[in-house]
Amino acid sequence: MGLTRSEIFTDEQNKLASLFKVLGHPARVAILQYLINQKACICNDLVDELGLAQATISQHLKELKSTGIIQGTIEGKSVCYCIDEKLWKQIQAEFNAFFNQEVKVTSCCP
Amino acid sequence: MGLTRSEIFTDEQNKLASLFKVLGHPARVAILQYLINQKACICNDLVDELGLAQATISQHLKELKSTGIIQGTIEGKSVCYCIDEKLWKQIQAEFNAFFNQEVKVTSCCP
DNA sequence: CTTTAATATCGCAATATTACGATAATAATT
DNA sequence: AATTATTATCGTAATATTGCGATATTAAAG
Repeated sequence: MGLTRSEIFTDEQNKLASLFKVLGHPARVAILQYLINQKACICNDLVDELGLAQATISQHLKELKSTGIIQGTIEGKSVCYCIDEKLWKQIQAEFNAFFNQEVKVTSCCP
Repeated sequence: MGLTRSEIFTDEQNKLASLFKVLGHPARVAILQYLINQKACICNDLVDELGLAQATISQHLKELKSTGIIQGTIEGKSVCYCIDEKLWKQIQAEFNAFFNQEVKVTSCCP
C-alpha cells in the first residue's frame, strides 16, 4: 500500500491527474508566476525571490521540466528557464475540456 | 523538513495549489468523471466501478468534499454525492485566470 | 429489538514528497 | 590553472499520502 494504483485508471485519467499534481504545490505555482512576470529567469533569481533553498528550487524546476511545462536553456554560467507556450495552452485546453463537462444534477442533492 | 513551507507563499498561491493538488490523483479524477456521467451517485457504486476498497474511496470522497467540489446528502441508508456546480465553474475560472496570463518570452529560450 | 446495508473512521504499513546541507559539475573570469 | 558563480545531484530526515482491513456508526428493514 501507499502506492497509487495507476493500473486501474485510464491513461487519460492518469495523465490529467499528473498534470494537476505538478501544479499542486505552492512553490511550483510561484515559480510559474514568477516566470510569467519576468518573461525570463534564471534559477538563482528564484532563490532570492522565494525563500527556499537552492537545492529545493532546482528540484521543483526539474519536476516542472519533466512535464514539459518549462524548458531550460543553458546560457553561459546560468540557465534560462521559460514556459513552453504551446504546451501551456494545450494544458489549459485539457483542463477546460474536463471542466466544461455538464455537471448539472437533477436526481438528487437539492 | 518534509513539510511544505506554506508561510512563504501568498494565500492565492496556496489556495490555487491546493485546488490543483486535490485533482492530482487519478482516483479523484475518476470519481469526478463518474459523478459527471451518472448525474448522481452513491459511494458503493464507486467501489464497483473503480477497483479500490471502500475505505479508500470514502477517503478520496472526503478530500473532494473538504474543498467543496462535491457535496454529500444523506439519502436513507446511502449518501448521494454530487458536484457543486457553482464551485466547479468558479474553479474553472480561477484556473483559466492562471493560464490566461501572457507567457510569451522574447528575451531568451529560442 | 435484531439484522442488514451503506458509509465513515481508525490504525497501520508502504511509498512518496518536501526540504536542505553537502558536494559535484559546468562554465565564465581572473 | 585557479577562482568564482551558477545549477544539479546525492543523501537523508521529516512529513504526507495512499491503500486497506477492521471496526464503528447510522438508518432502513424485518
